[in-house]
Amino acid sequence: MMTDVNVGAEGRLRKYGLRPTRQRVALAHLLFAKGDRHLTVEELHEEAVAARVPVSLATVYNTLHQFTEAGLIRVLAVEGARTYFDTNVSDHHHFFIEGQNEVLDIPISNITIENLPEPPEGMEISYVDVVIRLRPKQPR
Amino acid sequence: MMTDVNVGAEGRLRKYGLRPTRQRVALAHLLFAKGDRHLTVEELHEEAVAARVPVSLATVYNTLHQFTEAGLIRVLAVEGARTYFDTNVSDHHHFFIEGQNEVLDIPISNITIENLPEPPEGMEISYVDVVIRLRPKQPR
DNA sequence: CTGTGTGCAAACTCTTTGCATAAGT
DNA sequence: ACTTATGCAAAGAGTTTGCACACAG
Repeated sequence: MMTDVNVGAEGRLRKYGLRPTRQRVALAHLLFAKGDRHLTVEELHEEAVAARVPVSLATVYNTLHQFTEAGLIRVLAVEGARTYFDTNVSDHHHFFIEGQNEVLDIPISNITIENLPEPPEGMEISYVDVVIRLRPKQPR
Repeated sequence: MMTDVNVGAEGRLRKYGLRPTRQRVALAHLLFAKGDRHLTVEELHEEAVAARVPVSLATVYNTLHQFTEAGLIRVLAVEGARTYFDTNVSDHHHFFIEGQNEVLDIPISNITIENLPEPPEGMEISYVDVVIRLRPKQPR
């Protein structure tokens, strides 16, 4: 299944000194073929297994961290034990459903943030994460 | 050491059905006597021990969760294994220093967010977390 | 071939839980 | 006295690591 997506992924991997192994290419394919997504390590692992790409959990961890360092994906800042990875590296934001640990993309992302503060000396802004926390409507 | 801070804390605790035990009162005091802070469970535990308030880690966990449910403090949404608690419940935002897992309050919080999206059906906005992620100035 | 990546299992960190003891009202 | 909280230690979840084997170049 040598789609152009895979070819693109291979090139991208090479550019960052990551050998395009079966696992890495397959994971890149799963990550980027379906548009923007946010997943936990376990979710991606399950998808990989379902797609008949046997890969170990440890490798999924390794790979996602390598992709993050390469700038292919981002880590999502949501509370809770699990780490979410986001395939959308551009500026966009999220809903977080309290109590369910669920993350949703904000559909029409026309949020504007004004009056961003100056970063402290010697620091620069990497990116800005906006998390809109949601709860069920009836207040207790 | 019956300061008015403790008295205030006691009343507040009672209001939420939390018995003002030595530990809870002491932790509340540590949390709120010094203005706005963000701490991990371990940090608070160490402070308590240093302040000669022997309290177990488990109780610090329990207490911080109870305080969170009571609305006295908030959970901070930053990536990473550790959970940060924030004693400032009002709208304000944070710097997060990548690689160091350090959280800083944004001093002059005049950030304005516009065009907030509608929450999904049946949900309401609990609060909005803005995390400005920082990295050292020299890009790799 | 040579070096890097992978898989497995064990180790680690942070957090939660169960149950006997202690403290609050 | 009666009820709820605490402390300890053990269990749990998510993540990382070390080392032998496998694969890519």
